[in-house]
Amino acid sequence: MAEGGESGGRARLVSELVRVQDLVHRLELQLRAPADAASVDLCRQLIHQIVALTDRSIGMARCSPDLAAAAQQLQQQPLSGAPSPLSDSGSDQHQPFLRASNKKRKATARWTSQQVRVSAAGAGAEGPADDGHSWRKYGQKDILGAKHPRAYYRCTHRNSQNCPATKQVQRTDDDPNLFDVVYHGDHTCRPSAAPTTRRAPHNPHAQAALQGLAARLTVTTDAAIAAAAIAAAAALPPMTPDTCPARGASSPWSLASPVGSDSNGCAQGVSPCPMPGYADWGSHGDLQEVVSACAAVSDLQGLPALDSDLMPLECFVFDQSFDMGGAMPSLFYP
DNA sequence: TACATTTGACCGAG
DNA sequence: CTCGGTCAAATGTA
Repeated sequence: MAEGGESGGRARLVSELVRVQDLVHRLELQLRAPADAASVDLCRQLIHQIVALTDRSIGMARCSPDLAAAAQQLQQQPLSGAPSPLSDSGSDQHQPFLRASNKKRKATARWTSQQVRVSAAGAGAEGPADDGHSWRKYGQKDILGAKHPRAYYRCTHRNSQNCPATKQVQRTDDDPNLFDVVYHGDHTCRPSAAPTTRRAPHNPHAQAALQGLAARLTVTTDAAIAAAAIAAAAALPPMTPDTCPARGASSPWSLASPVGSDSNGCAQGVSPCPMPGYADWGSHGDLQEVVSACAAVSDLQGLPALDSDLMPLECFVFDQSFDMGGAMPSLFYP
C-alpha cells in the first residue's frame, strides 16, 4: 500500500484509533468480570467513549485526502455487493492468498464464502484459535507462490449431519502471526451438535453479536477497504433488512466466524442476517464497518492489528431504538 | 477404541 | 499439463 504522503492528520487518526483499540480492550476486560451495576455503568461509559472516538476518527478519515479518495472510489462498490473474497479485488498484491484462489473448482464458487484475516496471537502457534465450530482437517497443500501451506478443514458433522461447511487456513506470507481463513458453505449442523468447548458466555446472544463484530475487526487489513468501511459507516444509508446482504451471496457476515471465537452456530442458517436473535442486525452493520476500519487503518500504520483474542467481548447488544441520525449506532449493555 | 491428523494419490477445471 | 481441492489409508492420540 502506498505509504507516501503521511500527514499529521493521518497520524492523529491512527492515534485516535489506537485509543479506540485500548478502550475496546478495557471493555473486554470489564465484560469478563461478573456483571454488577458498577461494571455495567463502566461498560456504558467505555462504550460511549468508543462511539465518540470512533465518530471523531470518521471525521478525520473523511478529511484525509487519500482515505477519502479510496472511500469514494469504493463507495460505488457496496460492500454487500463486493466481489467474492475469492475473486480478484484488484488490491491483492499483498494477498497472494486471494490471487491464487479462483483458478479451480468453479463448482465451489457458488458457495457462500468469506475470507477473514485473523491473528494467531493468543492462540496456538500452529494456527488461529478455535472458532467455536468443530473442524476436521482433511488436507494440506503447498500453494504455488505462497510460503506456507494451506490447510483444508471440513465440519466434523459433515457425515453425521451432512454439514457442507469447510474452511481453508493459510498463514500469510508477510506476517506469520496472521492467518487468512476462507470459509465455504454454511453450517447446517445444529448448534447443539457443535461442541462449544469455550467458556460459557454470560450472554450467549451478546456473544454471538460480538463475534460478528470481531469478525469484522479482522476481516481485512487493506487500507482501501478500510476507507470504504469508513465511508459506508459515515455516509451510506443504514442497512435495512432489505439491504442486508442475503446469506449465500458473499455477505461479509454470512459466515464471518473468524477463527478466534465464533461460537455456537452463530453462522447457522437461521437468519437472513448473520446473528440469530438479531433480526435487525443488518441496520447495525455500520458499526462493524467502522471498527473494521479501525483495525485495518491501524494495521496500515504498522500497528498491531486487533487480534482474534478480542473476540470474547461478549456482552454488547445494539440499541435498535437508537436514532440513526448520526453515523453511529449506539450500544447498550443489557 | 474412536476419534483426529498426516500425507501421497487422485480428480477435474483451466 | 498444471495446480487447487479432495479422498482415503496410515498413523497418532486421548
